[in-house]
Amino acid sequence: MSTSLTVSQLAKQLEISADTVRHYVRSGLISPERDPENGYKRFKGEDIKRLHFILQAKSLGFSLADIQTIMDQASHGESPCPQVRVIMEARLKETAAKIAAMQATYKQMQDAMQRWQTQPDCTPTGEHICHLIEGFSHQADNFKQEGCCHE
Amino acid sequence: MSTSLTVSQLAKQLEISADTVRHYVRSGLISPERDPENGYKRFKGEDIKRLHFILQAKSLGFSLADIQTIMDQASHGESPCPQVRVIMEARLKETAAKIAAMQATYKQMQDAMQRWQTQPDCTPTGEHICHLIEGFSHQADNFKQEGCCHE
DNA sequence: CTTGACCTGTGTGTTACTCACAGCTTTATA
DNA sequence: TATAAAGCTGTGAGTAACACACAGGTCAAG
Repeated sequence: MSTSLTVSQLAKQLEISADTVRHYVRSGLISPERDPENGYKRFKGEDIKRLHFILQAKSLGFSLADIQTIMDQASHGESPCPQVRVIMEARLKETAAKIAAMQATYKQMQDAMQRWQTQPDCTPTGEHICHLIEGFSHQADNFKQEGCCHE
Repeated sequence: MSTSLTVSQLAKQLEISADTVRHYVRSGLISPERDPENGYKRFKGEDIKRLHFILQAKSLGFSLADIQTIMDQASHGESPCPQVRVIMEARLKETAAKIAAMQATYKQMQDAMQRWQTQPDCTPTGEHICHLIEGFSHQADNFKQEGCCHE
C-alpha cells in the first residue's frame, strides 16, 4: 500500500503536523479517499501534489481561502494566474501594514522596558493599577514617584 | 446622569468601537453596573479608569489575558510590577520573532512579484495548478516555460 | 489473548474582536 | 397622540489557522 499514505505518514513526509493535515482536509482544501474498512483518510498522488501546492502558496503569503479560490479556478480549467497576481498585490500591502504596525508596537515596548529599568516597583492604589504602564505614554521622561512606591 | 455612560457613549469618548467595549465586558476585564430598568451597562469612574488602563497596556503589547492577570493581582493589593516586567520580556521576544517571520515572508512575496512581471499567465494542467506559484521556490532564476502558457 | 504504544476522527478551544439580529428607546413627523 | 423611522442594546455566532483533548481503533510483542 505504498501508493497511499495515512495522515501521519504524509505529515512526517512534508514536515508538518498531523493536525495541520487534518485541518486542510476539514477545510476542504484536500479531499482524500477513505479506507472503507476503518474510515481512515488515504492520500494518493493527486492529494499530495495539492498539499505541496498549499504549502508553497502559504509560504508566499496566501491565505487558505486564497488558495482555495486559486485551486477552484484551476480545476475549472481557467488560468488562476490573473487572480494570483491581484491577490498577491493585496496581501503584499496588508503584510507591509502589519509589519509597520508591529514595529511601532515593538518600539513602544523597547522604550518602556528601558525606562522601567530605572523605576521601582509600585503598590496599587485606588487611583492607579500599575504606574509602570500608566505612567508611560503621559509623562515620557518626567516620571514622578508618588507615595506608593517602596524602596 | 452624566456620572455614568452607556456603551456607545464610552466608546465614542475613547475612540474605540462599541463592540470592543462589549467584548471587554464579556471577557470580564470590566464589570459595569446594570441599569435595573433595561439591563443596559452603566460605566462609572472606576470602569472608565480600567478601560483606560486596558488601552494603554494593549498599546504596549500586552494581551488581554496579560491585562487580566495584572489587574487581578493589583486588586489583591499586590504589586503587579514584577509580573509586568516578566511578561513584557516574553512579549518582546515573541514580537521580535513575529516581525522577523513576517519580513521573511514579505521578501518572498516581493521576489515573487518581481519575477512574475516577466512571466505569462498559464493554463492549469493535470500536472500543475499554477506555474507562477509552483515554479517559484524550485528553480529560482531558470524558469522554463512549458506547453501550458499562452501568448 | 492481552498489554501497551501508537494512531484515528471529531469536538472544542484559542485571540481579539466583528457581524447579525430581534427587540427596546428615543426622536421626528403627522 | 399615534406612529413610524432611526438608533441603540444584549447576546449568539463567526472569523484564521491551527492545537489540544479524548474515546476508541489498530498493530506488534509477548
